Amino acid sequence: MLTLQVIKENPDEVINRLAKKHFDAKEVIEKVLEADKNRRSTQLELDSTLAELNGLSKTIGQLMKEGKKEEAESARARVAEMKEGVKYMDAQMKACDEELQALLVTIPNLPSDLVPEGRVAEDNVVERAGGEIPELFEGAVPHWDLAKKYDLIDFELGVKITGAGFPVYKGKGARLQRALINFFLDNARDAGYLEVQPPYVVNAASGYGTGQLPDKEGQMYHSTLDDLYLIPTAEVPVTNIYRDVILNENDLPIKNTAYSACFRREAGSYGKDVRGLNRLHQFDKVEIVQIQHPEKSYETLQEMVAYVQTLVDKLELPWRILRLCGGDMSFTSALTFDFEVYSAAQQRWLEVSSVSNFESYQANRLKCRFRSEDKKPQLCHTLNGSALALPRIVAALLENNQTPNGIRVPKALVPYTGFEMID
RNA sequence: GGAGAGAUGGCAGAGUGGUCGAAUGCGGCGGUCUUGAAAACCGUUGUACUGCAAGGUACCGGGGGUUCGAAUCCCUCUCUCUCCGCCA
Repeated sequence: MLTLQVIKENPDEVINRLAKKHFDAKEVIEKVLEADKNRRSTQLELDSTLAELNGLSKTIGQLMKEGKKEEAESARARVAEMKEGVKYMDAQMKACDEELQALLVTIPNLPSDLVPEGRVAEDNVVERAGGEIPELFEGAVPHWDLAKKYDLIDFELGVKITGAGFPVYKGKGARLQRALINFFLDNARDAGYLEVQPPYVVNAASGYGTGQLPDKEGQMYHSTLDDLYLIPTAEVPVTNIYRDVILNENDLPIKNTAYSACFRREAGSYGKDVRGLNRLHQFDKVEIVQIQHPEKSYETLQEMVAYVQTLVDKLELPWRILRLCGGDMSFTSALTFDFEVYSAAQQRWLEVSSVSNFESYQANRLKCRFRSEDKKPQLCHTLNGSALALPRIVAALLENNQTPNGIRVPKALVPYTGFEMID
């Protein structure tokens, strides 16, 4: 969430910048400023009352020691009176804090100046593109047909065991998954990321820390008995490693990578756009996360985008990078680049990665700070990206590399799969 | 699942009702000494809110209570450890 400081220092600028996200912040900002004013005046009153109370308590102790019982008794009576007020102010203070918090979490992150104007996906700007869109032979088919033909992925079996969106990978299909995961992790490690293996289930505090809670509760699977959530991305547990942490300035940047299964409820989506591997409730992804000094975070964002580009290049996939417009970017992001690969048989671009700079928006919730030279802790910037999400990569790989005699595995992946063809 | 013990500052660890934001040691930072380093010695070393400032307030796992006053007493929750059981 945004810091109070930013809102207080320049409320009009906040309102103007949020307009790019098509978010009308005028009313909520007013409420925030009002709530903050209330909180401060309440605290002022409460603190001075408590100070007096503390002083009186000390006096009473002193009087008792000196045997001045009567004076002690009258002081005691005064304290008893004051405590009523304290109780009331305490409750008021709590209410103020809660109100302020509730308001702040409804305000999205400020979009960076680099974010293009726009309302919908079509307004996103193509940053650059690479690779070659293959010409498929007559009779080429979408990946769901290929999956069946070569017995790689069984969607119906998943329905039987769990439900729609939980496919069963088999044989070379399963091995391809494992190969891609290792390929992505090895590349990330070579790029300087520390590999971590986080829990796939998190508590509410972690969900809150990265912003899934409270508003996006419905997107996560929730184990009500234990009040735990299945992670929608490894970003959640990995970023929460740094919750309530004060880092040393020279520890930055922190670079972590993690593979995890990801679970998303994604209720209410149907049709051909979600067919096959296009949208699943459970899928595999390797995530990269960086925690960086505020002055260097945009440099780092470029570095991360460049890194993801090397992955799609190595996989010989046709790709393009989109700079998301204000209307299409996420609530928490300041600047996002999406990667898409071209799925030749579906004849459409598929999103396979989203790389974002959250600036201090996440860090503020997480209380992830670093200590600068003058010893004053300040908020870090956090960034993350998929590197990469498997299902749509697999869809593109299968479709783009199909031949009448089988599906070719890209060279870079062969050491990981142990086979060159799926046939 | 059963029984017991515990949770204090970056770490270790004292503190069982007031003078405790908290001894001491280690670590960190600054300095003296040294050609340099080590050792020794001296000083310093939590976070947040609030205030122009001086300062004030809160925090000893979380929440609640007793008391004029709680790290300290009581209740409750969470977590950790030990033993037993079960188990990949």
